[in-house]
Formats: sequence, C-alpha cells, structure tokens
Amino acid sequence: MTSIRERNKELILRAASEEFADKGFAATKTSDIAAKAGLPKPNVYYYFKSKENLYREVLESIVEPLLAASQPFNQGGQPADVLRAYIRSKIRISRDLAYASKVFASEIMHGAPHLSAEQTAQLNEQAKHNISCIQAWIDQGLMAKVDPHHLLFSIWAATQTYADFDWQISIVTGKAKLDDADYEAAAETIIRMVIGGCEVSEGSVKPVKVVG
Amino acid sequence: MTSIRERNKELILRAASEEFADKGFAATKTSDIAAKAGLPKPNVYYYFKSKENLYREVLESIVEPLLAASQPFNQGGQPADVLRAYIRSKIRISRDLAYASKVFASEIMHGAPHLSAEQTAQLNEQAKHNISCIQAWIDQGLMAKVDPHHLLFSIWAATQTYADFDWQISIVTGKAKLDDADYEAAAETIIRMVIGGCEVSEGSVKPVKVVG
DNA sequence: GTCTATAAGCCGATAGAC
DNA sequence: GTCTATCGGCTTATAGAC
Repeated sequence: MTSIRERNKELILRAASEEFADKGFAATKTSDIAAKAGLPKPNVYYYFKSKENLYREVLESIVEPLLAASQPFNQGGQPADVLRAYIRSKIRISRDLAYASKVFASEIMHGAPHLSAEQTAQLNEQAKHNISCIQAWIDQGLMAKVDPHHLLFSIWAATQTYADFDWQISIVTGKAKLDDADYEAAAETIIRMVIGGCEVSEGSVKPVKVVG
Repeated sequence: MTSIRERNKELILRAASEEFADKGFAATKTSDIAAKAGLPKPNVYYYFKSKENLYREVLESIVEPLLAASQPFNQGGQPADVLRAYIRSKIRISRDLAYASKVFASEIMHGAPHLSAEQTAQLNEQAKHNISCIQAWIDQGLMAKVDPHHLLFSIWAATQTYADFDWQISIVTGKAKLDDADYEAAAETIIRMVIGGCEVSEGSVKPVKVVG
C-alpha cells in the first residue's frame, strides 16, 4: 500500500536528487526541494529530520547499483565479455540514475565527507577485486600489459562522464538530451578502446594480433 | 616589481584555489580563504571585491591552459602524434593545475553558472574544431570509424579524472600522491587505448590492420 | 593600505496551531 | 500528520579606526 507518507517521501527524494545534482549539497536550499516536491518545507524535515540526512539518502541510493555493476567481475567469464558487460552497466547507470550518479561524483570530488566508512570500504574492496581480476588476465596473457588501476580509472571516467558532465555533452553534441542510439554509440566507443586498445582476448576466437 | 599588493593577491588566489577545489563554491568560507592565506578577511574583499569575483578569477585561470592544450589539433600533423600530444597536455594540466582543474570540473558539472558566455563559446569552438579534425582523419581512412564526439569525451574524462577524483585515486592506488611515473603510466594507458583502440595511423608506417 | 568590529540577510530548523 | 510563522546562527560584506 502506498500511504501518503511513502508518496511524499518519494516526491521529496526525487526533488532532492535533482536539486543536489544541479547545485551541490551546500548550494541547495531545502525550501527549493520542498517547492519542487510541491510540499511545505517542514514536511521535508518531518520526513528526513535534516538536510544532511536527506542528502545521505540520495547519495547512498547509488552505492548498491554501483556495486551491482561489478557483478561481471564477480561471476567470472571471458575477459572481453566481462569488460563489455561492465562498461554497459556503468553507462546504464549514467543514463538511468543520472541525478544520483552526479551527486555521487560531486561527493567523491570533495573527498566523500558524507559517505559512510562502511560504504567507502565496500566500494574500495570491489575496486581492488576488479583490479586483481584484470591483473590475473594480464598474467595469463589474455590481454596486453597495461596498469589495471589506470585502465579502471579510464573506464570509470569515460562512463561516468555522461552523467557528470551532461551539460558539456549537450553543448558539444548540440542535443539537449542523448537518446538510446547515442548511449549505444558511447558504449561501443569505450568498449572498442578498452578491448581493442588493450588487446583483450575474446576467448572463443584466437587472440587478436596486430601487424604493421 | 612584486609589491605587497601582488604578493597578497597571489597568496589569496592560491588559498582560494585550494579551498574552492576542496569544498566547492558555496561551501567555501571567505574567512577560511583568508586564514589559509595568512591575511585578515577584509583583505580578501579589498583585493577581489566579492567572493564570486575571486572564484571567477580562479575559474578563468584554467581556460587559457585548456585552450592551449588543443594546440596539437590547430598545428596539424600525423593523427597519432596529435592525439598523443593532446593527451599528454591534458594529463599535465591535471597534474600541474590540479586545483583550478577541479574548480573547472565542478563548475561544468553544475552547468557553468559562473563561466562567461565568451569563454564557454571559445571552449566550444575549440571542441568543435577538434571533432572535425578527427572526422577528417576518419574520412581519409587514417583511423577507425568511431564517433569523434565520444572519442573526445573519453579523452577528456580519462585525463581529467586524475585531478577531479584524486581522492578516489589515492584510496585505490594506496598512494597519497601520484608521482611522475604514475602520471606517465596513466598517459600511456590512455594513449594505448586511443591509438590502439581506434587504429590510428602512425603516418610513417602503414595503417595498422587487425586479423582474427 | 590594513584590520577590528559590526551590520545585514539568508537559510536550516522548529514551535505550536490545526 | 500537516503546515504557518518565526527563531537563531552563520556568513558575506563593509564602516570606520589606524
């Protein structure tokens, strides 16, 4: 059953995501969140106690999806398949959870002052695991010798940029909003650079060779 | 001659860069900037008139270096050489102008409310030019058919991430600060993905071919 | 030119009526 | 549970002494 409570909390959370993403934590006014949600300001405090609490709920809503995106690394499989699936998941997050994604990015940029130590640790553990997976592939000769850290940083950056810097992307592409084909092209470009650039093994076919 | 005026302005600008980069515009207190500069707060207002003015000076200090980084595209040359030089310039900016770089990123994330229309236009023009260069190379068969927009977004993201998300990079690498070798490895990883992944012609040697 | 001391206003938070 | 009306603290900005 969707009580008034649940409906209002949802309205506030949605409004807060947008406001925090657009302006950042400090520049966002709770009165603006309330106005965007179509509710009086004290309701915001009634449901969420404080601005910081509300912010944390928005922020933490993205952590689980981010961890879930690393599933391909946890399940194992051919390097190229894992990387492709990972990149597509990350792009999907940028597209479908754009606001929370941006809030997360802003938070990380400023040293994650609001993220719980536990969640920071979880994300860090997952990153370490992904890096050791990539290192193992390299050791097995399944891909070129690149530094796994830097490869991961590039994948994060290239996929997140579609949420974080959407304004710039709109300007340069001349499109107010990217459509499905644009996101598909983005994913393919990144996949090409990662799989091709790092000469990642496809598994079933023989490793790609480059001739001069 | 370096008058007290110039020295103080410089102290304030430097302190402001760090504070704005660390906390963002809204969360930064002018009293903290003054304290970090070792000067009384009214000096900040005496030299810069307002917080916003000071912020704009920090912000705009990065525009020229950013435009200069695109020089390789303006000078022409072999595709691989141009892209390599461009990527190295962008990485250098992330390393040497980390604070201003981060302020710029934060600004773009929030829709560039403080950037002048003129500078926005300049940066956009340069981006458009770089994109048409890449498109021309593709049309001439000098590189694979990738969408130049997405290629450029990936390069921007992958290079800027070292300034913008330095906190995350420190955590994952376990290093408080990256050294020259780390930046070199970063540049090489990105160059490999771009040149290799997009099969960019080296010019002197024949175009790379991939065989299954 | 420099700095102490203060004004002015904004915004997070809540008391208390309904 | 909901909302009007208001408080209180914090921060930008400056007046005015030196």
